[in-house]
Amino acid sequence: MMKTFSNAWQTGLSEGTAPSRDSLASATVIDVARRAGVSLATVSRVLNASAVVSPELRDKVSAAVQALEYRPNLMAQGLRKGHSNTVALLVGDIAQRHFAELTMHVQSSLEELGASLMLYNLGHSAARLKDFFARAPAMRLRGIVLAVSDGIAPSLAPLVTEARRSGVTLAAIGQDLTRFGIASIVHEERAACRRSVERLLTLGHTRIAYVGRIKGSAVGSERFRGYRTAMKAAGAFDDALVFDLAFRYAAGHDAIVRALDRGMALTAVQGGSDEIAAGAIAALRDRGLRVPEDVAIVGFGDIELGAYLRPALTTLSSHPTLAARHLRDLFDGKGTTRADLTVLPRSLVLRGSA
Amino acid sequence: MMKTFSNAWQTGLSEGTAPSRDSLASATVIDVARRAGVSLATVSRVLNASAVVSPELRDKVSAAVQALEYRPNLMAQGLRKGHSNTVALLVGDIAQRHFAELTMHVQSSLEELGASLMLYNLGHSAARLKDFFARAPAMRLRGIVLAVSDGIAPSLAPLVTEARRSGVTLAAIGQDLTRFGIASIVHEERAACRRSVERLLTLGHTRIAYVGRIKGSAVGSERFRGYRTAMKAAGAFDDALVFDLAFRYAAGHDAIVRALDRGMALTAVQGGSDEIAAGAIAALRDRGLRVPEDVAIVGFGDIELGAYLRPALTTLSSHPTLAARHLRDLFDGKGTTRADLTVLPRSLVLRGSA
DNA sequence: CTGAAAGCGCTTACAG
DNA sequence: CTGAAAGCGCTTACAG
Repeated sequence: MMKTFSNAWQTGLSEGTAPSRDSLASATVIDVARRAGVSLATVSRVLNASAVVSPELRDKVSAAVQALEYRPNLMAQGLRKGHSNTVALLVGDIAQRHFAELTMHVQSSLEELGASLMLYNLGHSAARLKDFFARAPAMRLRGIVLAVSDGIAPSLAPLVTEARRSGVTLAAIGQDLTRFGIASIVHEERAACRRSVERLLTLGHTRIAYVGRIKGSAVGSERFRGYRTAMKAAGAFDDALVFDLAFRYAAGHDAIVRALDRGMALTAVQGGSDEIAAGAIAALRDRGLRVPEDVAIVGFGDIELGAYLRPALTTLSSHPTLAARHLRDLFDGKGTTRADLTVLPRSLVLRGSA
Repeated sequence: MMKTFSNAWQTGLSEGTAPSRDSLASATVIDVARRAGVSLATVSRVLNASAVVSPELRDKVSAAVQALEYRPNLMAQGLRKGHSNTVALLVGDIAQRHFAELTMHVQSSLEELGASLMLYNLGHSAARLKDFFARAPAMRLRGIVLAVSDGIAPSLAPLVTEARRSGVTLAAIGQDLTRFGIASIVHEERAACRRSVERLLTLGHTRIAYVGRIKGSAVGSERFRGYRTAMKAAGAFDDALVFDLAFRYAAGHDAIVRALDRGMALTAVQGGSDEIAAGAIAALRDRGLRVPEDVAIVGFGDIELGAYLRPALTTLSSHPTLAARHLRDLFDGKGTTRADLTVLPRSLVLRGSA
């Protein structure tokens, strides 16, 4: 495990004394070459292991690198190579737990590749996506990862064209964008939601609300389709049972309040996210209804919170770690980066709420 | 408000036709100069408004920039200027809601400055901090923002030295690092926690547990000191009432379970975070205890979740938006960037749990 | 296996 | 007000 205790912080960089340095500026490849008594080309070669160098020279270079604490200038490298070493991650809304967790794993995956993560939070705003597209070309990014649940497809064509032209690797997480030639890593949405709703039907529920067909959310709509399929097959579909009012907690809360105010009969709720489900539980409790006795609730995504609600939340699992690992492989083995679709499974996590 | 609806995404970049382009490569300042019939220097001057240029030439350059869809290469600019335009944000743990929200606001603040956010998640790991320190010099960062609750102070000296040498702007959010000459933006921790506990004492509680003096957490310890001050003043301090077992939800849950297993008398809990408080509520409910009737609970930080717990969580407010704004000013007005301490207030948010 | 030289795309003294 | 030239720190053909 990681060292996470107080004392561990103290080890930091303190160990060892910094070599004395003549000038204030960082050492460059020229300084290294001079000190090692070789040419710039040789230094570059041993640094990048890009060609065979005799052991003697290699050792001299290594020694000089050490002595001078040489660090290659990433911007110079990038300028020369034609692209930087940073990958931009566009997230739909970092305030949603699911996106925060994904961000965490993507960052560490990228780090394994020696790449940096540039974070750009969309906050569900189309205008911000447009802004990013305008800024991106100047950065000469190595890649762009689209982790967005909104239906951004219509505005994607120019980005794809531009990316191809400039050699930026594009990837999507959470939404299938393979029809644009973008390799995509998604979770099972429709089938998972369908199975969950089928289970509720099997348990005898027919008045099952769906909360979370968020306007403009591609992923939310996808989940909704699974719900609809199951409900229609059971002859239980009713448009009045579908809610798409707002985001996150408020969506769940407001939908239930509205339903109850209308006197709507309701015995179960399939949420489009765990936050939505948590909001729904709060509203139910406010009205004196019990979960799951009066109304059963199922979430979507299995965020940490769910296990600590009471009743604990029944939900559908997700696998951000796996998604990030697939992403790494995608950036790693550049050869096999076809516009593949990777589908991660979701399974039902049974807890107390349904 | 932002456009957040389905249709808004369609406007994107689709409007207008892309200018025809001869070559596949992006236009450079040379292309612009050639097309405008001026020198590179002139192009650079109008682009950066760094010197007076005659109106005629300025217009010619602007026209060429438009026509060629010219975008300056940020890496070339950075190489020449000696530093990039990206600011690294080191967060303690992006999976904690508080950090995710902060990240969101810092990103947009930086964006206003035309800078990019490089995200580096520490996950409470000392080893990762060290890794970052090793990688950072190569990036020639414009700034580094430390948003870390752990007690990183001991390993900071080398970073500070290196930063001064290379001209990187350092800033801290959440932890007072001014003694290292680092401008810091913090929230009131000790006083806020003291006031909260004093209120519980006033309400008649004496057996008030503190959960969240997380090992190695500088901020957690700071909050704890406020608790201790209040408890000692009331003659109610008891070491057995202090818990620091784990992180996040589990910390609150496990602490209560352990306390109850020991048969400890307990009428109130001050949590070191809202997640901890939520975990505590779950544990209490598992044991058939009512909140707030049997045990009152106060959180810390006012994350969105708190308003949707039942009972809703009484907690102490925080102001990530303000913090991000202060940070922007700090990076903006480079002149006034002394190692100032900015303290943001926390107020009691009274809801149902205490 | 090694080195001298060109060049990635900018900005900024330096002359005029 | 404008331009020619040097240089930021690298990597990679090109010769040898």
